[in-house]
Amino acid sequence: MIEISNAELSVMQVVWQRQPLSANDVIAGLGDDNDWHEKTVKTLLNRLVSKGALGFNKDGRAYLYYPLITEQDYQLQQSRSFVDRLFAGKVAPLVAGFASQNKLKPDDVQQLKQLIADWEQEQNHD
Amino acid sequence: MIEISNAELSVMQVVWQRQPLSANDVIAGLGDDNDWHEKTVKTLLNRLVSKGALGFNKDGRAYLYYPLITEQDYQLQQSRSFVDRLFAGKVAPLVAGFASQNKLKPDDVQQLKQLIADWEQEQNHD
DNA sequence: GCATGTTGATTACATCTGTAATAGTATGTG
DNA sequence: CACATACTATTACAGATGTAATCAACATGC
Repeated sequence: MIEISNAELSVMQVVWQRQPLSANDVIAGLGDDNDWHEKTVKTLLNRLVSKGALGFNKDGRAYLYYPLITEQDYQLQQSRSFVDRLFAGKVAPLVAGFASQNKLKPDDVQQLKQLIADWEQEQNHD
Repeated sequence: MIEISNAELSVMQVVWQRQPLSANDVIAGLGDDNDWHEKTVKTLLNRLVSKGALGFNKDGRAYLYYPLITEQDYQLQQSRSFVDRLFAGKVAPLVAGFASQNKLKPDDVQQLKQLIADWEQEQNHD
């Protein structure tokens, strides 16, 4: 299981958005969210390559990086591990926390209802 | 914001369950989940005290530890930060991931339905 | 062709983490 | 009282992380 640190994740997210891209593209893509030094970003790219999270092709002098794992897979893996650790694997209590903090927005709820409907559908026809 | 590492979290979870308790109680409480050396657990307790996550009262020679932050607060804080980082603050996509992996269990769904019902109720009467 | 700048590679360094071992201190036992 | 015990406090040490600086290689403008 590839472990991606917090800082590295920010880089991955840029690469997931638009790929492949150069180190400079990544630096630009990070924008104002992070104002890391250029060298810092290069280091993170390097580490991500070492970890097997990114691959690259040479484009003359520069590299063009692309993800080796999808954002979806990463999200799933992390979600499961997070919910396992903090909520004993149950997702409902997490959502309950959001609800209690008024962090649920109408379209969140709409999507949840849809999910549940689909899930129930699924239960029936098999 | 107090940062609790993974290993430290396991200790916190024991203390949240039953408090206050001694270092030995914690060691016993960790049970088979972790088979850390006694010294390791003491180190973790120490760090948690330094971080302000645990307090203690002396009980003769030994300390009795108790949490300075509630599990609820920690869960909320971590959930928000997790969902912000990976899902741009939207909780529904996280649940969708669970659904897609068949990780939703009937009682999860039941609780979610209840949450939504409550939420809608809330929306109406204010 | 040579100085320069650009790009990746290597090295740096403090802090945090996981995982203990050792030191210091108080306490109970004979 | 002296010693073994039982705790906590301090120290250790390697790997991960955040955050860069320096090095090396190569292309480019004079």
